[in-house]
Amino acid sequence: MRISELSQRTGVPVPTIKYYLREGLLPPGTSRGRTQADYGDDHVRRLRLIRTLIEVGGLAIADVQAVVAAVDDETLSLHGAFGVAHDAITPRHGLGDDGERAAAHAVIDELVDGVGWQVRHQSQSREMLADALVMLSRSDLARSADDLRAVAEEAQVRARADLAAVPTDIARSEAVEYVVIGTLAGEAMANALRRMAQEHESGLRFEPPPGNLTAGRP
Amino acid sequence: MRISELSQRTGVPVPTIKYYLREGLLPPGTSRGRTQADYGDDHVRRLRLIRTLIEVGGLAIADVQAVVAAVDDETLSLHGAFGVAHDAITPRHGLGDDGERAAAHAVIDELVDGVGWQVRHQSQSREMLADALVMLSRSDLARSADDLRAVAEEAQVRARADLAAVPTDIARSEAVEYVVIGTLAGEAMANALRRMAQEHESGLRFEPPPGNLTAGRP
DNA sequence: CTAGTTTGGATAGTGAAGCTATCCAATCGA
DNA sequence: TCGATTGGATAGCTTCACTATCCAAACTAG
Repeated sequence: MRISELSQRTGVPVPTIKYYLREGLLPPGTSRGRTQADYGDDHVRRLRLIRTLIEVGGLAIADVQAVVAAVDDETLSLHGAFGVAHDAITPRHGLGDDGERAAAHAVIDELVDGVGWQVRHQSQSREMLADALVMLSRSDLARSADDLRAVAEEAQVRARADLAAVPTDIARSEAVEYVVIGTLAGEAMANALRRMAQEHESGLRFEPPPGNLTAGRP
Repeated sequence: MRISELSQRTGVPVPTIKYYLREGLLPPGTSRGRTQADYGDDHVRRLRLIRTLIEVGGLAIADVQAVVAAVDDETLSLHGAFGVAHDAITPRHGLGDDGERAAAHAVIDELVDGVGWQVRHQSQSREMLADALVMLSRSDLARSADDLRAVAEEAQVRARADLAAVPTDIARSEAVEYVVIGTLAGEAMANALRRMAQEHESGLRFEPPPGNLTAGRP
């Protein structure tokens, strides 16, 4: 298909598609003469990935580049590609001073050791967790080691299930997309449910219903 | 204290503090003559909240405004303020067409009904969840109702614990800050742990160790 | 009491990010 | 054949979150 059809099918404006081509997010179509190129379903798929990463994941163009590079790099193992992609979609803040971060990393090392995980020392998710711990301790909301461990074990159960859901009979690049989208959407889902649960619990705790028994009528 | 000291204590540049004052994120100090105003610990605290929301929560200035408005509005009940604040810190995407969203909302209604939650119909977290469900179904990653419910029940346990941790002997405004920061940091923590668990599990599943035990070598 | 600095407040300017718009010659389709 | 469309290149736009510059008032060091 040509660029206008690609645009119609994905809802992404033609100039934006051109922009993504320039930035290397989208591979060029197969050229048919100097004013014509042919795009396929791969491009539709890739465009969906890009829009998802940008709109839902809130990623910057540069980070999207890193993800698609990992998706496309056939020399990476599946595990290696997951790692690169995961690092790319992880927000980096670098909160706190050296002391605060060192303390956070000590807690993290102990936790990772305790649950027996194999997580690269330079994994960005360690930094992400460090950011969260710094923020919590600054606001006197520090979690206990037991608490942390409980959340970690919960996370492991879910992670195992998520990875088990990745089909084994698909192309490597598709599997990487699968994991990236699954991670972002899975987190959004879990976070949304948590907020909804908080709203419910906050109502119970701080705003007893005007009626009588358990819950009133709106 | 004067603005320069406020700047030093928080690490936020003076022009930026002035900008926040202009935007109404930070209340003006008590004026002492025309070229002098006095700032207090409240301002230090507020500034920390603002920076956290912006840097870690990734909120836009307008959304920070909504949060501080909820924090400051003494006419709101605690539950009401949580709701406003929660809505403000929730990303809005509006993914998918009417059909997709209606389907997602049907699933959500059934879920909320099933677990017996009281969640405002116009709560932004419903929209957030709808976004996640649309994204998942588009990528053939749709979760079963049982799955959703399991995650929801997990979320409820955590939400209850989070709210129980809110001290009851502090000012209302502090409690709102508590919940906002706790929500953002708690999510970041849970998400980071999940990514770490995924990295570990992915290693086990797709990249067996070069050693000897379970599986073969890559 | 002065001279220089600092302050609050107002206004204008900056830089990055993510698109959008315009041009152009080649070529496609009617 | 001839207007419309295309790929490709270049330039412009908009928003956002800050920064920088001014200015007169007032504080402070000597």
